[in-house]
Amino acid sequence: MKNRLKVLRAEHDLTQAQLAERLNVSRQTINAIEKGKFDPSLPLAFKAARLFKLSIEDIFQDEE
Amino acid sequence: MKNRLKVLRAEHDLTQAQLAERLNVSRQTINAIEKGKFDPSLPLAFKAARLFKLSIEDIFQDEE
DNA sequence: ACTAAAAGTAAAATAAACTTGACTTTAACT
DNA sequence: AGTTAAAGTCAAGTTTATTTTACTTTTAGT
Repeated sequence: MKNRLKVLRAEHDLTQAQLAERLNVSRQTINAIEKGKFDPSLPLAFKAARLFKLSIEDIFQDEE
Repeated sequence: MKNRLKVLRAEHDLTQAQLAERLNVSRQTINAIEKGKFDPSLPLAFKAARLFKLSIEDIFQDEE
């Protein structure tokens, strides 16, 4: 699962810590997701989509 | 998190077991998701979206 | 070069998703 | 009424997401 979080953060001028705070998760969770260590839960993906006003598919891309 | 799996199954004439098989999860997982016991993982949500040719948002709805 | 903020990483613990196996209930059919 | 497929449920176990704490590395500024 790839994602555009890093770019979206840059566009919105947010640090990992700030994004984490907005999404109510830990900074390490954001880092791990950006680094591809694991996938976010569906609720977290929805929160990110809502925050950036994008669809989940715009942010996260399946790689099958 | 609500979802339209039951209706989509009906539209496609699939049992929980058949849907489970198509998505490579157990029948109990489909049942639990339909019953709202837990949310699917993001990868599973993507698989369902691909199968039904819908967006994740079309199948699963956040309730915040 | 020094500093500070940000990012990266890792281990241990908890929570949530998912499996397996087994059993009960519901719906439909004959 | 008896049978069967599908749906519902539950407990115990495994895997994956997430937290917390803590430390290291990178980046940018002075």
